[in-house]
Amino acid sequence: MFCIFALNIYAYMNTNNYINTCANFIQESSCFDQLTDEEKLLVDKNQLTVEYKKGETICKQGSFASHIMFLEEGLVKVYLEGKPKNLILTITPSSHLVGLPSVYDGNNTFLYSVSTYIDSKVNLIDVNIFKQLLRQNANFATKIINILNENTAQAYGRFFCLIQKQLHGRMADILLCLSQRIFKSNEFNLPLSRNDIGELTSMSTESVIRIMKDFKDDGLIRVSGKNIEILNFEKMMKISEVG
Amino acid sequence: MFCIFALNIYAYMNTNNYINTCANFIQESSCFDQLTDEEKLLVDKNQLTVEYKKGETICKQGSFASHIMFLEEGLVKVYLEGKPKNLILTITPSSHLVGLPSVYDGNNTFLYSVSTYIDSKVNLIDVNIFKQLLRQNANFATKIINILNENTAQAYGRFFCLIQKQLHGRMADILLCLSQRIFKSNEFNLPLSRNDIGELTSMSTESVIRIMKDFKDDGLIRVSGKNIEILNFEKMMKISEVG
DNA sequence: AGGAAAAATTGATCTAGGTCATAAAAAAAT
DNA sequence: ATTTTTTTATGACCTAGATCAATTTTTCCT
Repeated sequence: MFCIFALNIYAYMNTNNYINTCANFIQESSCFDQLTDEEKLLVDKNQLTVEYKKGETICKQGSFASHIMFLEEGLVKVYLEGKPKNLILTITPSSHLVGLPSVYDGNNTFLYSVSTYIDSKVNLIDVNIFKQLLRQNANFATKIINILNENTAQAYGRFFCLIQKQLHGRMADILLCLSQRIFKSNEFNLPLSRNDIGELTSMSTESVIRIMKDFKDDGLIRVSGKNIEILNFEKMMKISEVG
Repeated sequence: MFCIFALNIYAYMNTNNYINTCANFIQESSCFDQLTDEEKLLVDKNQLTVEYKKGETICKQGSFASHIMFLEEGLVKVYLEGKPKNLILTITPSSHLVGLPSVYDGNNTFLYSVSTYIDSKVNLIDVNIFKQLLRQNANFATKIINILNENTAQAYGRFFCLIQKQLHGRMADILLCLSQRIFKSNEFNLPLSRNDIGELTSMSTESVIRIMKDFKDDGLIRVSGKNIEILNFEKMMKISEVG
């Protein structure tokens, strides 16, 4: 079962299934391998590490984007602020870059807000240093383009899921994604409330509860409090695909 | 009215309004200005121009991505293929690049399909040449990153619109976008059927018709066949904002 | 021009899923 | 330990928008 994902990360795009769409796969720290020793030193000298507690806001949509963020430890949500409710773009575990789309001329503000689900540690890298590296090191820039494109692919899948699937499909998708991409285990302790899951799946809290109950009754998952175990991956994937 | 958009392209992101989200603003042809004469020649030598008739498919999701496409003339839709129905990611007028997110290592297939609304002319640029340019010319790569990030910003706005707004808001958004970003006039001859508009706004054809009737009755637009004129921008923007 | 096919329109249902109210359980605060 | 607050759970209801069916208009074809 797991090898499907290991062998072909992009299978979900090619087969038009759009499953597993809440988070990214690729480890993004690798982009720094492209830097020369001198450049690495430059980054080191101009970065600072900040620790955030659970629930804190790391960056605020529309505010001045002075830094690119690298999530060293933790789990965060990346979201657009909306009047009645926010729209979560992606959730990001450790070893990922956050704030890349803010790096462009003519706009130096954050496109989205980011806040933590759990205590997190973030490296802040000066955006001007980052831009300088992009201009002087084409291999680094190419790697960043790869990351941006991977993010885009993931976002497209997620939006397909949110726009076209109905509740059960969306819930199955998120549970699979949490299991396979975030916690990398079929049993995990979810640091999110039902309300948070509702925000993530773009449904009401009541619907989250009802659908989790359905899944529980059908023997798809075992739930005790915050602890969730996926019992039947095959069926869960089927539900995610059918919508 | 128009100066709002002229002065601050990104205003819609900063004010959390997410209007005007169906297409991009920036002219993307400018990225080629970053190339040296030698590099320009390389591109010229390795490109070919193809003309497509209305309704034809320019590229197919999942197929091998051998080329980056530059839309010289025409109007196309960029979409994810879906079982019951497709999801349109963006519509693209002339002077824009298409297929950029397919440029990344480990994946050489198109993330999406593209087909024409009207007769279109496309320059096909070899993807390997394109990747070579990215690796050897950091300024070019930086420009491409800008374009990718602008595309991302637009996509986020569009998805917010599709996921959170209801029918009237979505329709207002699309009409504003067509008027301001595609046709650049408050009156335009729309080469799309009601069914196409439905696909674009993620609603049924019947709903498109009903809402256009509402807008007509309220004096917001004038419609005769394919010809649409927006009579009241202020109110239309209000509807788009409120959802 | 005349007939066929496609597109636009309108009205009548039907339903997925949101909202509201209320209760039970769990967590936090005193 | 007991009160207060937050979270989870369940049922009743209600609405936005899809689907279906039937009609008119437009477009296309020979």
